[in-house]
Amino acid sequence: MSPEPADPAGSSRRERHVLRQRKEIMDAAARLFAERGYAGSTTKDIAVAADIGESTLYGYFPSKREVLVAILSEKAQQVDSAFSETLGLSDRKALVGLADTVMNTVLTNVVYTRTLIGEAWVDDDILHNYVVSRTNRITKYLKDLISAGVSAGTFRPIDPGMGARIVVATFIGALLPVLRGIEPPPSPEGRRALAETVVSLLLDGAIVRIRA
Amino acid sequence: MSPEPADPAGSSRRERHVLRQRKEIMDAAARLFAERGYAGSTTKDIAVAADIGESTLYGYFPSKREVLVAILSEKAQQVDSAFSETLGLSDRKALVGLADTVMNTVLTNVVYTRTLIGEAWVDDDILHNYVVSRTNRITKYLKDLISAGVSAGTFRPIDPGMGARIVVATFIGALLPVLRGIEPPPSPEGRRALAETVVSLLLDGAIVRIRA
Amino acid sequence: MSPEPADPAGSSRRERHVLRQRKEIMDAAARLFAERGYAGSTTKDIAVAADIGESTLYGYFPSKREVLVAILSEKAQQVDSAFSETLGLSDRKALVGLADTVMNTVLTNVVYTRTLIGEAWVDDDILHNYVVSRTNRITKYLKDLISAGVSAGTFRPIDPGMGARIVVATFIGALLPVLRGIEPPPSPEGRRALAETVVSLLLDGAIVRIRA
Amino acid sequence: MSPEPADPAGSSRRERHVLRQRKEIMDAAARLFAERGYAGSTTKDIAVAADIGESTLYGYFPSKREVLVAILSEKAQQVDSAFSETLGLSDRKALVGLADTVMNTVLTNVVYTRTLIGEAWVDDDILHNYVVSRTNRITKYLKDLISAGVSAGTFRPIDPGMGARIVVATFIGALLPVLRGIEPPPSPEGRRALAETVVSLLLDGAIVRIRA
DNA sequence: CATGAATGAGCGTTCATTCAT
DNA sequence: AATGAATGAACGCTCATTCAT
Repeated sequence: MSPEPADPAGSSRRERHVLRQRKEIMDAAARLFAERGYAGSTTKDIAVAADIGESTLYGYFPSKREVLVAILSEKAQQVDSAFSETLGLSDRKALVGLADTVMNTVLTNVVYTRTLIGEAWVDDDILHNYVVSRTNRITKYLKDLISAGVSAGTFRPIDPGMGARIVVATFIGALLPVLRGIEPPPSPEGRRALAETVVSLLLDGAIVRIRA
Repeated sequence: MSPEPADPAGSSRRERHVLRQRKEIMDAAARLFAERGYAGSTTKDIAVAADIGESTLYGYFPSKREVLVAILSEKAQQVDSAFSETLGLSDRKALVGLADTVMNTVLTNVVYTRTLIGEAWVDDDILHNYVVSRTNRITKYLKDLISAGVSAGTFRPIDPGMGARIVVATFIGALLPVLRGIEPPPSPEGRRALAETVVSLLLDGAIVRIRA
Repeated sequence: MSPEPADPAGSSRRERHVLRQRKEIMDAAARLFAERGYAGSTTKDIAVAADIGESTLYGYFPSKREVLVAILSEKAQQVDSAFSETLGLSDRKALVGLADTVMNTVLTNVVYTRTLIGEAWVDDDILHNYVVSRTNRITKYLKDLISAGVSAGTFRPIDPGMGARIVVATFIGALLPVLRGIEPPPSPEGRRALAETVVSLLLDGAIVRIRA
Repeated sequence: MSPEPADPAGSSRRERHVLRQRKEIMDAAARLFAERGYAGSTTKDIAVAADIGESTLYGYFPSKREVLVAILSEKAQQVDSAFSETLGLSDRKALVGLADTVMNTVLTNVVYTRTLIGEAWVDDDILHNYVVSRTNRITKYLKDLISAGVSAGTFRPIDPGMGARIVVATFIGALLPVLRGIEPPPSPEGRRALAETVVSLLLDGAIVRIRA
């Protein structure tokens, strides 16, 4: 009865269709969630935005909440793989590179990230599973980096924990207005410049202090 | 007709009761809005939290939304008056003082501020009326301060606009985890230390560079 | 304890005050009921219109409905006494007089009558107690009048029941637009003219036929 | 996409179902509105009367008020088309025919008409859009008819405006008790008899006068 | 698989009435 | 007697979800 039961890779035409449809729903939903928040978006809104019937949605997701979870999970995977490339390095260039990666990831997924932050602001599970666990990793990485720099005498002897948190804070604070749509997303060059500036302000200040 | 027409402060027992009740409702609502967001809190929730009947709420506010607006407006007034004390000054001490004021104001009103940010994330009116208008004022003040410092040769010649935004960003980023309850509110000393560190990190770097 | 226990006529200052207040409430309520209907008027509306506190109303009437009943009852009494003067007569002049009385009563109490009809349209008790019982009396009186006229040979031999109902119908239909505010209330002369015309149109037609 | 795109009458099974359901809701609502008035009927009442869930109603009408409007509009169309047949003619037979048509239309739609009058009594929009505009048309037609009759010498020289209004008034007054349920609807013969009688009473009186 | 129809649970809000002073 | 405050019961309406086709 099944049309292509012999398909080995598990990707019959039907399955491809399902995947495409899921993606379409998630995109539509993410756009709405970003603008009006999860609670402010109805399943009808999502269905209309995805150009499907309202009940069709339930053929792809068991509930409205699962659409949100799917959105966030997919995003988390992308973020994780984007970071694992950079998180290995450990010199000053790495810092700038990390900054650029973070901004790049966030800015090419404004809609998803905005949704994430909006819901994490209100939902503890989402906060911890998708935000805290990731920022913690980055903070820890920065802490180690600064620690090593201080030991090596290239950085001023500041508290590595506080230093790391300040760096993270600065980036979060800088990205927020863009995510919220108050400021336009910076051009690639602007992005690089911001990364350089922040890292420079922080580290050069420290380094110079030591030199003096 | 009124039993105490000569009351000078306009606060008969009844009026005091009304004011107290309004405050109680606003506090209860702010707590809920902070935790679950405005859309995620029902008027029934608010009534239960304020220990009144659901319909009683409407004797004090004409709608659920007006409760939110009342909360935000009251907060805005406090913030404005807190700032107007500091925004006049213009030396390095002023920067540290401003930083401390901001953190103090935010941290003694965690619930209100968390509500504000949560709703501004999703509502354009609130964003612009309560957030952008205020941060703009601070950013402008910082920009002028840096500008003057650069002209006077006390600051490294950085772009004042970007410098100001970075300072603001750093503070916002640093306060966010506290507001969201991920990190505990810093002690008064910790607060002062953070303020000093950030300002120092930023300005000392600049100053030293010039000296060298 | 009672201030004037010896008042013989049952009209102490207090009682006079109560009566005046009741009247004021009834007037205010009647105005609202006429415009928006009973269901469309709230006790708050009535209180505001009568310039009293909302709960004060319950010192004068046991419920909102009783206000309506009081309005209709007072009106009914007036109507009854107005009619009993005319209903005794029995010639052609009586017909014109009755018509004039009806119109006069209705038009000097537009607000009350409009309320009455509006509620009678929807409430069986009111319909029968206040409308049907009265129109039946008039119809019966007209029927007898016509009957007598036919026997005496002064009226064409029409069915007295149908004749009476047609007369009543004509007046009701003519008054409706005035009550509803579509047409302005006729001047006293206009009223007399209408009464004459209707009676003439009806009776003269009949009489002439017979004469011919 | 549609299973029967070639359907000429635009009435797939589904569409027919929707139409039937709408009609059922309108009938149920009209019955309630007629008995208790619009304000006195709840959406729950309507749903129960139509044997559907309360929220189902909103799949067919966007609001309770739209149910009322739909009822009145459908009725208005029927009335208009019923009248346009008769309003062309212009002799005495036309008068009787018009009277019969009016009564027929009203009496086969008692529930709808009762609703209409009840709401028009309290709502200015409805009054003017559905009642005044129609009665004006009829009054104007009658006025012209009488005017012509007077010019031709077949009618007594009465004021055509007042004559027309009296005819309309008589019919309205005669139908009201039937609509309100005080009197039973007349049989077809009774209807014809009433029409003849009224017209005769009016016109014969006039004609005879002239003859005399 | 896709969908229009259906709905229970719940939402923000109103209101006639009662209570405390 | 007069009233502001309080409230349960209901109202019109929405929404995530299920059902029948």
